[in-house]
Amino acid sequence: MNLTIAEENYIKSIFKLQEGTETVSTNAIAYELDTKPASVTDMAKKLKEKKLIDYEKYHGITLTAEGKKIALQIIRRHRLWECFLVDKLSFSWEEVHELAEELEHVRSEKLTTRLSDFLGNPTTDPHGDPIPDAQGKMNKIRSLQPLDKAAAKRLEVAAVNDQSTALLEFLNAKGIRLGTQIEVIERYEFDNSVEIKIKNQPAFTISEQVSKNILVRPL
Amino acid sequence: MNLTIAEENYIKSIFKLQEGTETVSTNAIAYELDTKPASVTDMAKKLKEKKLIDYEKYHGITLTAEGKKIALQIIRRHRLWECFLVDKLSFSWEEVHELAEELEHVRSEKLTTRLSDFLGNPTTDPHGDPIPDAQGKMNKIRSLQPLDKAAAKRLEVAAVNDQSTALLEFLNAKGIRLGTQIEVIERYEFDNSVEIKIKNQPAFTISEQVSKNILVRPL
DNA sequence: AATAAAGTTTAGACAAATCTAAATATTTTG
DNA sequence: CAAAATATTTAGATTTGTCTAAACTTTATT
Ligand SMILES: [Mn+2]
Ligand SMILES: [Mn+2]
Ligand SMILES: [Mn+2]
Ligand SMILES: [Mn+2]
Repeated sequence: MNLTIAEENYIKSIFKLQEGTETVSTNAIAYELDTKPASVTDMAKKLKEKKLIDYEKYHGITLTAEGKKIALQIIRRHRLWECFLVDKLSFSWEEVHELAEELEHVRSEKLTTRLSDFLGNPTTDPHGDPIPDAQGKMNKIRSLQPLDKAAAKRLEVAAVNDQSTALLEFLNAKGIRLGTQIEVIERYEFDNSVEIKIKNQPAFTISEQVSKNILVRPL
Repeated sequence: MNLTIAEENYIKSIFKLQEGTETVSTNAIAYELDTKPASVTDMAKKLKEKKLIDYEKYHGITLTAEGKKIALQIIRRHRLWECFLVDKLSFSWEEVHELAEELEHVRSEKLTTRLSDFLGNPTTDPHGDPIPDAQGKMNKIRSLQPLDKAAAKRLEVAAVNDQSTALLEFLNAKGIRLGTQIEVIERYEFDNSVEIKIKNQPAFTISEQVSKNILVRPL
């Protein structure tokens, strides 16, 4: 299957949007890829032709089994490159998404395998997201909850929901990274903000916007 | 300067073909890039518009100073990735050119700098070619001669002229790699073949085709 | 110097990926 | 359920990169 970079980006977005929902809408894909709905419709026809998606006019899009397999390969490459950039080249977690967005399109199974070996076959990327293995098997990390919904008082940061530089830089500034242990001091119902404390630091409050994007596991 | 991958590939080819010669011909570029002369003419107009080449209809192409600068950046990225693949991921020298052909197009100065640091700022790639530094300065591999023209009897392999898998696999089979020390036993005028000997191995003969692509320095 | 050969450019076409504006279908709402 | 709102598709352009075939220019040959 010979795919263009554009086709790969569509496949990846559809996979991402498909989590949970039945079918994915034209508008949702357009928003995700920062393009126009008309362009999505055009691409939908091409991907249907290549049997990578199921698509009926006006009735949404889903990946076929083949489409999912390809999506997982792209995600694997993306996340392995992110690991490489952080672990080997000392990039910080907010810098790597954009670069991985390009590196992920170098399609070579041998390269992917060797890169993974070189990195010690990591199972999560610098944002806490799971890395599919060579067979496309990916651990669902569903013992994770967003911080704004977590019940326990003592928690550990396991992943972030949002890769935006803005959020990640905010977390850097607050000293929050993967593995950071958090104690919930207080939850304010009024605006759903949370007062938290990190070891050796004064307590501070974070907004709902932030806390819903921090995925935690109870300690 | 925002360049497409196609534009970068043209710039790089023109740079390569420009060595020595005055101007580069449409046909030469077409052959190098495995495309058609008409396509080269089309691209020449675009690159002239962007002031990366000097070009007058029917009178050949040369890179401008800006064009050369960009070419050297691409070559730097290409050769650094080749080093990475060989030194860190254990690829062999005949496998890396194709992959580097794609990786070279990820344009990030920070990535390039960090990759270079990670590799110990190498000055030559796995084929013996010099790597331009961050300022675009590249050591001319002076004092290197093709084996078919070298005068001395005792020589060291310093680079290869041809990146083709066919040649590199042939050299692998014969135990010839960068740094290999060669003793010239005999030169046969009839077909310009050379009988050579490598330490701990029986002597063997290589054709002119091969020997002109092995660059050596006298020991 | 005239002609042949080789090299280069133009004209016109096509595929991929995108867009805007208009048309059409689906969904929501009073 | 009909009208309004929202979502989606189509029609028609545009940009980039490519091609073939024909025209043109330069160069080599007799
Ligand atoms: Mn991408
Ligand atoms: Mn990630
Ligand atoms: Mn390339
Ligand atoms: Mn090389």
